[in-house]
Amino acid sequence: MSEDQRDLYYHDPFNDDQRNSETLYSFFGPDSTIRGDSSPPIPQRFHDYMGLTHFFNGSTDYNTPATAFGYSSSSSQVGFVLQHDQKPMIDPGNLVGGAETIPVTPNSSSVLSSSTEAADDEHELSQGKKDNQLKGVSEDGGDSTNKVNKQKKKEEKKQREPRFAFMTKSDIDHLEDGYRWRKYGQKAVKNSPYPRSYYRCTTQKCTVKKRVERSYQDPSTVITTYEGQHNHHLPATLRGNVGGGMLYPPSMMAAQGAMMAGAGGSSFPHEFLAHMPHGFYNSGGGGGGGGGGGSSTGGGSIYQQSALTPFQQLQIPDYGLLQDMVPSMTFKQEP
DNA sequence: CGGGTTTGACCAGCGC
DNA sequence: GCGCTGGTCAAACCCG
Repeated sequence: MSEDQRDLYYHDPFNDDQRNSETLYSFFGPDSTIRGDSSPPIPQRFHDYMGLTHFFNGSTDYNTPATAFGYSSSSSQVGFVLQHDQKPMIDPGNLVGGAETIPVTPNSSSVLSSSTEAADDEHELSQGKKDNQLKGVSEDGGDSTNKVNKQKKKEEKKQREPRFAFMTKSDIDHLEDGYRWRKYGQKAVKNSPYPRSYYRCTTQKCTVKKRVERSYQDPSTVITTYEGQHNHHLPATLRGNVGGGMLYPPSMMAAQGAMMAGAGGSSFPHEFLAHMPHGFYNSGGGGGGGGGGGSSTGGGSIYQQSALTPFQQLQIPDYGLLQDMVPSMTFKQEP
């Protein structure tokens, strides 16, 4: 990898707020090699992407990235995973400009793994935090226990939830993805005029969170970062579409089913798919979504659909690691 | 009235 | 130790 490319990795599109790293996934076509340039829009990529659906559908064991990524469809190749402490980066300048939706994710080793466990950890963690907060106010707990808690927390902190980030060209901030979210916070983002919103899955016992912010470099780009994995199916009742399967074609619903069938289930593929520009899976959405009519977030109907290029810029920071995690894949490294 | 949003306050982690 | 920043809480508010 060239030095320049490496640099790209360390440019944080999330305003340097990722204290723990995020893994970057990308998926590309059969003849794709890892590329450092931004390729022109290729319609074929849409099919590549559908290949991705099969990719996810093809494996029922989503507990390890290696297995999950081990499935190699004939029409798609898998991108890469970054290591825990690596800063997974995409160059906003390149990416944002061309790509419509780019998946980015963190926390390599636990990606697609034991969702419920991770969720529980997170739950515990926040619970502990909450408890501490309460203690601080109401009760003066023992010092020793506090220390122990701190240490425990530190350890827990290290293995955080897997995160998946997407950059999506959209006019609306909160994209409909099939799940129900409750906003629990909003913060001004450093160096950005756009605030970051914090959402939490409203499903009981589901601790999945997501952050939504707008790229300050390209205001038309929304960066959505998911943290954790859903431990439940799509909500049955969702404003307008999703639950009934309108948002996803049968194949995708099948994929979702297969994923959920796995122990613990993994939401990543769903999230991922759900964030694809609607042209991917919601053909003729205009008519279908008619019933919902200008509902709240609009289900993302304002997506730009012209010249969609889901994945344009792919950069691999560590091919060795990649190869380790995706043994069945062949990765080409640019000189 | 239930569920979602807004918003100010608080806490923890990190860098200096 | 201090200040900054991200993340979360929770009361108040809004809306269907």
